[in-house]
Amino acid sequence: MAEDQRARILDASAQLLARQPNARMDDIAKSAGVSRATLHRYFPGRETLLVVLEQVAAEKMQAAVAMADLASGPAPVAVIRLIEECESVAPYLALLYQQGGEVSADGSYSRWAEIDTDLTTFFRRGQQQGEFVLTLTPAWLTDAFFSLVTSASWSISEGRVAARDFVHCVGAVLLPALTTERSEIIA
Amino acid sequence: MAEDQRARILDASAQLLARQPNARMDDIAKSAGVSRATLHRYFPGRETLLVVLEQVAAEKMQAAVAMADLASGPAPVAVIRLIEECESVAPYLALLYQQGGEVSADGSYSRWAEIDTDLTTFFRRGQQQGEFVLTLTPAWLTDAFFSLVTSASWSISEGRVAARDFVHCVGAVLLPALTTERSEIIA
Amino acid sequence: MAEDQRARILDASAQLLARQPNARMDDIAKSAGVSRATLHRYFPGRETLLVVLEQVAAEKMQAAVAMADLASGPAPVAVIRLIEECESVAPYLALLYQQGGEVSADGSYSRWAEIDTDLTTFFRRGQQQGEFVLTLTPAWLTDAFFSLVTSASWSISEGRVAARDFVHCVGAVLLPALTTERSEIIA
Amino acid sequence: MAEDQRARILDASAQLLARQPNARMDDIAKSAGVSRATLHRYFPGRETLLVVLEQVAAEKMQAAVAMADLASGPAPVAVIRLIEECESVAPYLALLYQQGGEVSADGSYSRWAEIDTDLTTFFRRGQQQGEFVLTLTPAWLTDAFFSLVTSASWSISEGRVAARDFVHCVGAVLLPALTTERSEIIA
DNA sequence: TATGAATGAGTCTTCATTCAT
DNA sequence: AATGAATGAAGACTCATTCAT
Repeated sequence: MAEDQRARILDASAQLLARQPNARMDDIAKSAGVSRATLHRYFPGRETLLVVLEQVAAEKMQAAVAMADLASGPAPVAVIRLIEECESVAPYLALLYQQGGEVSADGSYSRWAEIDTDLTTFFRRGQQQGEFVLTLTPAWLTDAFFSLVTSASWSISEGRVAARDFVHCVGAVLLPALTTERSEIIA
Repeated sequence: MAEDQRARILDASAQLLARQPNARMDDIAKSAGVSRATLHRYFPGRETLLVVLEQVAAEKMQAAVAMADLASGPAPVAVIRLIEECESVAPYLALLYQQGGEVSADGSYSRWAEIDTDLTTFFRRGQQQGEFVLTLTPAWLTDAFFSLVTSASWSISEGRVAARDFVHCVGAVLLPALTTERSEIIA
Repeated sequence: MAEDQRARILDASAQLLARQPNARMDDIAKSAGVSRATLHRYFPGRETLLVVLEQVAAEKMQAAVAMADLASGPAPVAVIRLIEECESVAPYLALLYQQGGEVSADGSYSRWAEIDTDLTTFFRRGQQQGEFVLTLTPAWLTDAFFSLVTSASWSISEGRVAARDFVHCVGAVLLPALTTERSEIIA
Repeated sequence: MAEDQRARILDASAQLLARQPNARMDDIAKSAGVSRATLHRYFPGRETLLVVLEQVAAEKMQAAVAMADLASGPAPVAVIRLIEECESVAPYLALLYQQGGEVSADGSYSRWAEIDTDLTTFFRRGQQQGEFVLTLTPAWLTDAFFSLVTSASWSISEGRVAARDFVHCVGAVLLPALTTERSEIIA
């Protein structure tokens, strides 16, 4: 089906571009198992492909945030839900990191701002409810979260980490950081 | 002086390329305050520039690891030393992440392997001495470390985090992760 | 057909480069009736084009020498055969003269050495059999031969000599020189 | 003396450019034993240098033709005089051949046309006086003359011919060609 | 739909030239 | 006068894109 084809191309593109930001259209087409012509029919122009990838990434991330239901229940548990939901989005996030934020569809900026706000708000809630430490800013926690998610995705694709350990790896780093005062450790 | 100029170009290049992996030679030159031709005089060809940047990154990182003296003293304290030493290297590491590992000078592979081994060995030591948790592999800890360091560097350059908080931000995430069982938290 | 195109480009390149050693890729492409990019598709890089041209020249010249069957029959008649065979090679030889011998494919040096040897040997045979004068060295006769052939080709392309007179022009200069003592003239 | 310096640069430039048409200004300066700055002071711009070289070549060639006094005495003897006079001009002629006639000072075209006319006229005179064969056009004889002169110069600089044999080599090829019917030979 | 040919546009690279020491 | 630094201008090269098969 055409939709499948489209999705397949998007996934393959994300995978490849996350690794090789400068990959040529030829290589992208090959990695998706289609011809250049087909690639061009689905996404007329490299620009278009990148924009669509970013939009898809934003949509997937928004969906993940929504699914995680960050406003409900204990914040530490919500973090785990968020990580779980982000697993399938991770390759797309990695791609964006690689592209250096140069791509930007029209409505995308606001979407990412919204996502950023959602996460920031969530971390702030955790702090206000006394579940998260106060020593780190919500902004940095958000950045660190994205960083660990994309890094885990990268480590998995490099074979340095088992695919099934994604949630564990991110969670086992992030949760202690969120809930444990560093002073407790040093002391 | 010529050496100064060279160093200035390298720094500017690292800064810019970390943000825009596809930055044109024009922009790189401009960011360093010289003309394209001058940039080419110092580093003949984009390839050369990237290779040199990678070599410099490897050298700086090796030096940082050496300075941190990872084999001595309590592992948690050594981690802090390592983070401190890495602060100035971070922009170069960020650059490498962006380039997707496509660059590689001749002797560099072994250098990075050595660095990787040093860090992996260090995290393993911490685990064996009971100072670090056993729930995460040394390989992932190494990746997570690099991830947080580069991310913090990026957040600072984006103005999302104060420059003086570099060590604190990375440490306050990494140390709890290294020393606290996640089960303790969930429970 | 692709092969035709390739040959057409080679011929046009030889023609043009023989006249304008520094011709730009633009002009070469234009003279072949294709775009720069297409020219680059067939011959990636100016270097490659020149190397291929030299190889083709060497092959053509070797074939011409072989066809002339220099070892058989009266030497003066063989010279005429050689000139006839060289007519189509002449533009390529002219090109090489212009490039100043800077181009050199890997196996080409030996090929040219072989051609040089063949001609030198031929002229020596003529001398030993008493058909050619002894007052000029085989080496110079070889050089003079190449010189006249390329010059005739040039004169024709400049419209100073009729194309059909190629063999006559070269032969009528070379044959008397080979067979007549200068002393006979002066005297 | 300044004039000496200038002449030395011109000679070295002619020598080098005859061999390497694309030689860089750096190399030209080095071959003349002066610095780039000095080269630029004497000849502001590559264009200028080439134009001057062409002018000098034309002047020298005109002088050679004048010295040979082509209108006087037996034509065959005049040819020898011409060759003798051309020996020192040969490197400059070789240079022009290499540059593909792209250079052209303002007054130069007429100068070369004049030279060409002088030689053509001379060969025609020889033919009309029955001293030269009628089977070759004056235009081709002129071209062949230049060809042999430059070729001999090249062979000498390559070490394939002894420097002292210049006149002999050119004369022993050209004179028989001018005075002997090819039909006499074949027959 | 896939493939090969062709090209325009944009980037990279080089070199002649000037300036300062 | 010579050398090293710097640059504008010009050319080489690559790649995304289109077309024809």
